[in-house]
Amino acid sequence: MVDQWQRVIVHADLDAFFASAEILRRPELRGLPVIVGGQPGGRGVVAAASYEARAYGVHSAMSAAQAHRLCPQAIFLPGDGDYYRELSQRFRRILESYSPLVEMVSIDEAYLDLSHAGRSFASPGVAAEAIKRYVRDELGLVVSLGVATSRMVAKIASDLDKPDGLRVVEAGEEARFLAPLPVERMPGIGPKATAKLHQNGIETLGALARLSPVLLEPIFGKRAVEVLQRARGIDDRPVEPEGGPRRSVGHERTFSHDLSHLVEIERSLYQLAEQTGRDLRRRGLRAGSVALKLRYSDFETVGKQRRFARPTDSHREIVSIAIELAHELLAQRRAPIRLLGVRVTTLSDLAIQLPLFEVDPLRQRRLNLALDQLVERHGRGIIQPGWLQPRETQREVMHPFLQPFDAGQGHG
DNA sequence: TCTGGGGTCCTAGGACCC
DNA sequence: TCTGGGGTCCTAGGACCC
Repeated sequence: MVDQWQRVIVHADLDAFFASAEILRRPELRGLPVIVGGQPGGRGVVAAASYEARAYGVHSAMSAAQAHRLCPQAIFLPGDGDYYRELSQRFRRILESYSPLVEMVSIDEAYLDLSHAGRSFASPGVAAEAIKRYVRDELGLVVSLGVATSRMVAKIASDLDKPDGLRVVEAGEEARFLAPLPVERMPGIGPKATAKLHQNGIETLGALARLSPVLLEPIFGKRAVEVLQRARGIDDRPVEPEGGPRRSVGHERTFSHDLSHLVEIERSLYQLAEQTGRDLRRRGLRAGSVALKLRYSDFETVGKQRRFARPTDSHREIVSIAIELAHELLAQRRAPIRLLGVRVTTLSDLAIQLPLFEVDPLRQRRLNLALDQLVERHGRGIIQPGWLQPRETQREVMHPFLQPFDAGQGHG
């Protein structure tokens, strides 16, 4: 590679990924406005829209209802996470054939450090062309690429020529490249920070780069210095294939109709906790605390969290605290509920903290794991505790083998 | 016509301890 | 009777990302 490139970082971003993935397996959709995500009649949002749909003003995060109004002839598809994850893994393997330093930052986005792939290519741009071609030939998907000496500049660059973009920012040109761009182009500067910057007459990254950190402190707090450095094109963060350790796992659900009855609320919390517990067990983690999220029909959103007496991966323990928390929040405000969420945090590895005194913990874990397999085979509906079932079905569900086991019960 | 679901990180206040 | 400061943990809420 050219000498002045101390590092060669590529940001690779699959264009309209979910929509393109659907078109890939249903070629008859090609050329049509395709929208993946919520259905027009429901409460969902657009997760991805083909460029044909975007021509009508449809974009991701827009409500499906609004998308339908803008483009009534669009094909609305629900999305297929397993299929997208499989494509994403193939995408990663393609990138890994260029460098072992590949960091997936989301299902459709990755950083690639080509600093040491130097001799294979005449220039970073030539390497990027090769990657683009390989992704198209191998995967049938179009990727946009940004190439620069840092993650942030590469990321901004990959976005500029979408779709099918390729933008190389030459070493030494970083500040000049960034200067004319609007501040909100920078990752980490969202709507709130943008508004505050605009109030102060700061519109571009160039204007931002000239400020002193003291002036930025009220807006960015202790991130001020970092934001300033980034606006000047300075960003030393490495590409880390492993990423960091997971901090939380959880699930949430917006209901098609608001919930008003406690039994419905508790049944939903059970399902969310059950999914969450299964995720913990699958990853070999235990959680130190659980957070409940509750959104009322008017969109007011409140939360409450509590620590477990000791770390757990049992959905029974998760749901029992979650229900407690829900009762406490509902005591403060009782109104119809549009969303419930359960998330566990303070995660630790199972291996390092099985308590010595626990009565036959392995037997209890085996049971929960067996239940997880049942759910995988037959669907989530098969297992619910008796107290959440309608009365007439209680007997069969109470069968001892199907009764979800609480690793903490019976010896507390 | 409203506003998903998966996350991460930061801030601020109170409890508690030294 | 009045008056400390620092450190850490916990909790609630919010900004931001894809």
